[in-house]
Amino acid sequence: MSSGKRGAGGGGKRSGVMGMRVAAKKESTGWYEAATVSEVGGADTSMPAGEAGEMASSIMRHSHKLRLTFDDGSSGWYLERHIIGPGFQSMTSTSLTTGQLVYCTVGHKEMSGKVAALPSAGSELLQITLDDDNGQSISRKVEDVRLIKSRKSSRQIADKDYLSLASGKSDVVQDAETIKEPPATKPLAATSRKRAMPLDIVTCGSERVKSSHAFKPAKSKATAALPRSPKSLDRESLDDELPYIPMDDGESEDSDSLVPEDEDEEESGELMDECSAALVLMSLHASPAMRGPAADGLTMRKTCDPHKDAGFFSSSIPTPGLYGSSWPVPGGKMAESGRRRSARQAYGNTMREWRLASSSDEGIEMGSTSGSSQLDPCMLDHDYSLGTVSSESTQDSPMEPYTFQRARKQRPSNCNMVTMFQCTWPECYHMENSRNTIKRHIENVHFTSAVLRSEDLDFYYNEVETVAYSGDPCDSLSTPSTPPSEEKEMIDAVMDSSSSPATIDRHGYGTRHRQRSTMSCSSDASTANFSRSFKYAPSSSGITIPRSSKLRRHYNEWQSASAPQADKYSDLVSPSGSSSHLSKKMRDIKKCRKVYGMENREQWCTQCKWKKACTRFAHENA
DNA sequence: CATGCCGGGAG
DNA sequence: CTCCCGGCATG
Ligand SMILES: [Zn+2]
Repeated sequence: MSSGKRGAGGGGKRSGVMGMRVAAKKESTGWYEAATVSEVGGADTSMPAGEAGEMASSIMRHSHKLRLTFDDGSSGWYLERHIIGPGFQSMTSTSLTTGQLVYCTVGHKEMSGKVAALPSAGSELLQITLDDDNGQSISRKVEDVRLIKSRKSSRQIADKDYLSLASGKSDVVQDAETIKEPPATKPLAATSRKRAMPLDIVTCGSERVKSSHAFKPAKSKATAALPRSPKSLDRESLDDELPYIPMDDGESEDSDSLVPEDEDEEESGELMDECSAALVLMSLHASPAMRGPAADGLTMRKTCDPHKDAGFFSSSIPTPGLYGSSWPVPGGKMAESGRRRSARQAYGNTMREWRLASSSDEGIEMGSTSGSSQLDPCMLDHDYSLGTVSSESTQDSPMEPYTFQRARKQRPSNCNMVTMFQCTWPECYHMENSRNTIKRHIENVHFTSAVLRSEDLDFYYNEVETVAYSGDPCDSLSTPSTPPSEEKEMIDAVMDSSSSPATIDRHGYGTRHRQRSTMSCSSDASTANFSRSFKYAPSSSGITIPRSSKLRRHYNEWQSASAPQADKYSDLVSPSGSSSHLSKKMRDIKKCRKVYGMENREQWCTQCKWKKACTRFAHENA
């Protein structure tokens, strides 16, 4: 089955690249120019093209040629290895020359410019003279510039079934834990149905092995873990699927858990490089004044986002952790970690983009379009920052399968402020709509082993007031995930630095005062929110992500896996103390449902969604 | 109860 | 296949 999948996937890739927006060095001009893949050829090696690709080295097995049609109509054949773009080579593989037209994001806004100076021995930065009015010049890392204009990405997950789940749920802003598994209940039926042992237990010692059909477990396990996806197979597919991973998540041998786990502090701590540290520091300084910058960010977003289909609002400027800094932390230990956290958070913003573009999970439906799913962080990076826009037009531009179509933004008909809880764990911007769920998330995802008291958990999340846009009631529940980086910014913006855990009183739902960001008037806030909590039509899964359903799925998972985040609106829920009191052993077992919660069902692995054995954390629990 | 997920079944 | 879900087993 694997081969089949892979095979199919490969094929998909080939044809899947059609229409993709890429860039390649045009012979006639000697410059990289944006082009569209217009034809796919077979393997070949006699192709011209720039000398780029050297660096790409072994990462790729690009020996195929593709016909690229440049925007000016001309076209030519290029080896994949000479093509820059998502799924192809990254910016670092280019051989830029001065004068090259590039695009980069400056303050949330994409600007074009010409390369004024190439990275030299001294710095690896590229000097770019912006085409902008005052010919300002800036420096950027090669990987931070693009050769093609970015587009808005209207990636989003559709999430239909919340409707059914919410069954009649009316208002978003309404409250309550909302979702509840439908009904289905029934006394007992004397039929003793044997049940396979859960994967997780099977592996570790188990005392609950039922005698009857002791092999069943094996069988089910096989079905769940062995054949379909998993590791063995995906390991490799994964490897060649993520050629751009700039840094690996660590050594964990789990392919499934490319999920931003970062369970151990040490790990990620090391990941932080001086550069990001600097960023963090900067942000720390500005932190109190965060309002300013944040507000700017918002307004900017707003303005540079021309009414209808704003061009893009990408931000390559890593927005450092804005809120981590002002945390009143209890005790030295916390103080320390809090600090670290903020730093890492900032770092996370940067890395997140990369991760976003690289992680994938769920071995299961992988194998498919391997190549195509490689999103070049450099090219896309900020592009997918737009979950925000609704794109009911699943297909407007046949030419941009990959670059997501720009969707048109619509005025929300109603905005509502809702309180969300965001995980503050480094690099995790997971949002939950209830205190309980966020705690659960923290417990299950970040403190799997350690046993924390509920109050401890309070320090790992922030209350965020956000605007929920909802054209449709139930809809609000099904927020598609938003690009982490983007989302975080928004959140940061909306969230006032004033949220201090100190004011939190465990379980005191009402006690805590909601924070309303002072920096923006409701209009701003709502605008901001568009970008992060946009909704789509209920079941109109009209997304425009990947073309093949397979790829799309992969994309979704990959997306969610790369950042267990969710945007949900709804309100506080009832207590029901978090998942404490769970045989600890049980608590260690991670399952999508536990980790993401019912309200973020879209983030569950497919298996879980289908009510099948979870595969995402399968081996992790083992 | 809440979870996890097997077995079936529809599309 | 993919996607759903009834319903049973468990904690
Ligand atoms: Zn799962």
